[in-house]
Amino acid sequence: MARTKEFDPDAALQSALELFWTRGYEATSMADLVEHLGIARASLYATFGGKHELYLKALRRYGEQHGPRVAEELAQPGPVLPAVRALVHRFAGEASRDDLRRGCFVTNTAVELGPHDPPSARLVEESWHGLEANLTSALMRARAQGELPPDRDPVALGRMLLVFLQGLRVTGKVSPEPGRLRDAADQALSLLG
Amino acid sequence: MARTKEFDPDAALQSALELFWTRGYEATSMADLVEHLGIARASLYATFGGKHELYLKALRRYGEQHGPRVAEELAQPGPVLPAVRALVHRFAGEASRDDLRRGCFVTNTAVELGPHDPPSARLVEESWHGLEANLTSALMRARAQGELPPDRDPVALGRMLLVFLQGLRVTGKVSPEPGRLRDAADQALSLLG
DNA sequence: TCCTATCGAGAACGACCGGTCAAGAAATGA
DNA sequence: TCATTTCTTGACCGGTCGTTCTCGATAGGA
Repeated sequence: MARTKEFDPDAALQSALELFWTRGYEATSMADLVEHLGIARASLYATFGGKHELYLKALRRYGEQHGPRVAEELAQPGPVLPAVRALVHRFAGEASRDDLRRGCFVTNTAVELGPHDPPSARLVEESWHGLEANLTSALMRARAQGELPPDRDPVALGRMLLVFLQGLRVTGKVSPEPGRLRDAADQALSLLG
Repeated sequence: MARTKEFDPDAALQSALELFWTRGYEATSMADLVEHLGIARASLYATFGGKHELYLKALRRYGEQHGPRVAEELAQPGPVLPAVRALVHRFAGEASRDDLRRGCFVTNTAVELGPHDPPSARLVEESWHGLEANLTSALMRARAQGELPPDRDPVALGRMLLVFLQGLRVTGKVSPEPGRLRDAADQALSLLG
């Protein structure tokens, strides 16, 4: 056939993801990417398409890396509420320990590109729908197992947690004081009884 | 003395605010601003300084327009909790009725510029601190008036509402379905008893 | 060994970026 | 009426944007 690729496309995509995640879409130039990825400009275009396609691929990859982890954590057998609490506290902890202030790549995309870029918006909505569904089904299981009072609404609670988690990540980008985020998380979780 | 300005700097700043609010910082070019404001490029620079200064002035103005309104709503005499509920529902309603998907200008700034632009971050933090303080003092008043059970922590509740409101605005930028946001708001407010 | 496909490095593309400048127009005070 | 001052206007600056292309080098499959 021909010469084989000398660079690892997977590692390159991961590298692009980290740059977009840290700086955002508009503030990241192709020159930045070429330098950071360590591959030639032409190879970048040949492998991933243009800047916009590369961004979407990076965003999709981010979802594939972080979505399943949440699903796993919430689907563990046994008591459900501890897993939900751990998840929320993990988000709060990551938000306050995020030295680069990257926040959540999906949330960042929602804010910067969501309103004007339908493909991005679709990926964001997919990600949020998945997270909400995982939270809701976990809470339904919690109610069935008697962990959650029967008069609580798992759907509404799941939606509340989804929105709250976005807020945690956004607040952490400017104000990652652990006290503020922990207080907020504790209060939100007190809704679970 | 000399020739007077032919345009209204206040109206121009308002116009710039709306463009930055809708498109974000990086995606708004000076050419866009010149066209949208209807004034000459050089006048823009002479009156407001460069792009970054103009953005900060617009952000400061946004704070001056929206901060006091929240303070007023929460400081009205009489029962406090209805005002807090109305505020949260107003945020949820605005988020779902936001046709241009602009969200909150402060929140947008926190995500796009906060991590890399200290002056922006300072304004965002100021705005959030004010909102949190208003919420907290309202909740303290509610507790003193017997509206809120005495075992509730107004500081922590205020922080939770601050974070939650950020989440509402972010979620609305991509997914402004009224049901999701209303459910979330109702659940968050059920924390107030 | 030839052919083909990809590599790295970099030049070049037109378009646009944020920012500046010179010169004419207009309003004030004398 | 005239001088002075500040505004407006539009051309213009060097630099950077995303993208394409060329180039010789290099590594497979035939």
